[in-house]
Amino acid sequence: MEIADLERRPPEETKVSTKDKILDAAEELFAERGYYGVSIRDITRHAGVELALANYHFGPKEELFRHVIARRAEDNSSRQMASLSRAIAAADGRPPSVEALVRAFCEPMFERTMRGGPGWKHYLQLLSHTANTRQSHGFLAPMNERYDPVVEAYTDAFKRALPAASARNVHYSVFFLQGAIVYALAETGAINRQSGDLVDASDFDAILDRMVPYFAAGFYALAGRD
Amino acid sequence: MEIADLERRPPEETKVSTKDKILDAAEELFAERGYYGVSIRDITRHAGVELALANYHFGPKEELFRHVIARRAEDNSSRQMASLSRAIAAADGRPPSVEALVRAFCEPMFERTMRGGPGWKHYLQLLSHTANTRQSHGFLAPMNERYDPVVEAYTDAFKRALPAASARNVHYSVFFLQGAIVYALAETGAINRQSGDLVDASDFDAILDRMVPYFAAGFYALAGRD
DNA sequence: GTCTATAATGAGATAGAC
DNA sequence: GTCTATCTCATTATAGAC
Repeated sequence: MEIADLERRPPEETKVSTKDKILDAAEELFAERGYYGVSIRDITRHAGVELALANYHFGPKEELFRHVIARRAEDNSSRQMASLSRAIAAADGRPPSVEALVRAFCEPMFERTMRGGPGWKHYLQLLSHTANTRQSHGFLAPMNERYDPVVEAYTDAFKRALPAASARNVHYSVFFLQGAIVYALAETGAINRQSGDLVDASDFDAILDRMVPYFAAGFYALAGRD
Repeated sequence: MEIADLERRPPEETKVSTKDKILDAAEELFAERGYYGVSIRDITRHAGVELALANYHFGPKEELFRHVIARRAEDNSSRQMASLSRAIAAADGRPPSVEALVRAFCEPMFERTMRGGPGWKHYLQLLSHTANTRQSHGFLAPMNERYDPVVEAYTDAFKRALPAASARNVHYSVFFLQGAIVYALAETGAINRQSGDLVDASDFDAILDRMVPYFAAGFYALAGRD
């Protein structure tokens, strides 16, 4: 996105606004070291702006964090909902297959983290971090709850795809799938080490191609027990 | 554990050592808020000891963190290795089934987090947190790498159980399984909310009963593609 | 091994000039 | 909207008495 802008616009418009510079830096550093591991000084230094500007534009640190989350949250969750709608439309009256639903669930985030630019990668790593964190910090709660409607909509679709399965087992199935997604988005690189680089944590196309048959089989196996 | 000790032992032996009081408090708070979210003051206050004692017993903060990890790491990883050995012994010459291996992999940690007392629960939440974090913080690296041999041993066993599968797909399969384990150990409670309490994040017996058929089916599905 | 006291640094936030 | 300077407080770490 940035490169396209540089080539397309006159010089005086190529400048990223101070607010976005701060948000970009905060997003990257929060994703790396977590909320408490980053100071406002770290953020403004990394953004190349003065210390006082963070507070001027965003207020206290927790508000800055909320702005980082909010900037991409709507886009992210609405893409996941749109992906579900497309899967339903493509199935033409009948419920989409479990395979199609697993793919629809993962694809928007994997697409963003691979090809959305560095900002999206940082954002999704931050999302992974908060999804794997308990809500002792009150200011994280709204961010996690924002995705509950998405999960609920997908869970309902999975229930329709597996009418013989118990609701409980569908919830377990979605739970396991969420765990794998959160872990993949973190991109810790442990899997590169462990597999002797047979698996690349940053190749989400390859990951998705395996996740679809793998998790679909899991859903069917649990459904078969009901 | 503490209550049993109080009832069983003479008064002069009931006291937990200062070192362990500090380690217990650090373990709990690090698990809740992460390394940077906790000050040494928080830890010593929670432990009921003087501030200076943390530095006296453990040196700087990073060293204290390392001691927290080291205290249970050997026990944890050796239990996972012992669990694998038992599965191999029980299979009596042939490779253990995929189901047996999934169970053997998860059971020691799930057992500890459910019935090992609060210290173990905190420790495994902390482990989940670090497993889902990139190695920008150098002092986490040794802790994650400690589990690589365990993962490698299980991966080898999975390869023997699925001789027709490619090594690559077995690594992907283990990767997805690890993600679900890490997410489950975090016990964020999101799944309770999402499922309307049909699923309880703290009931690891119920989780394991679903994980075994679910992930075994995933392994078989990927192996079937080779 | 424990406690009091303090040094040195970095943190979040903001007032006021431009 | 930006920058300089500063206030106030919390942090890690340690020196020295007991």
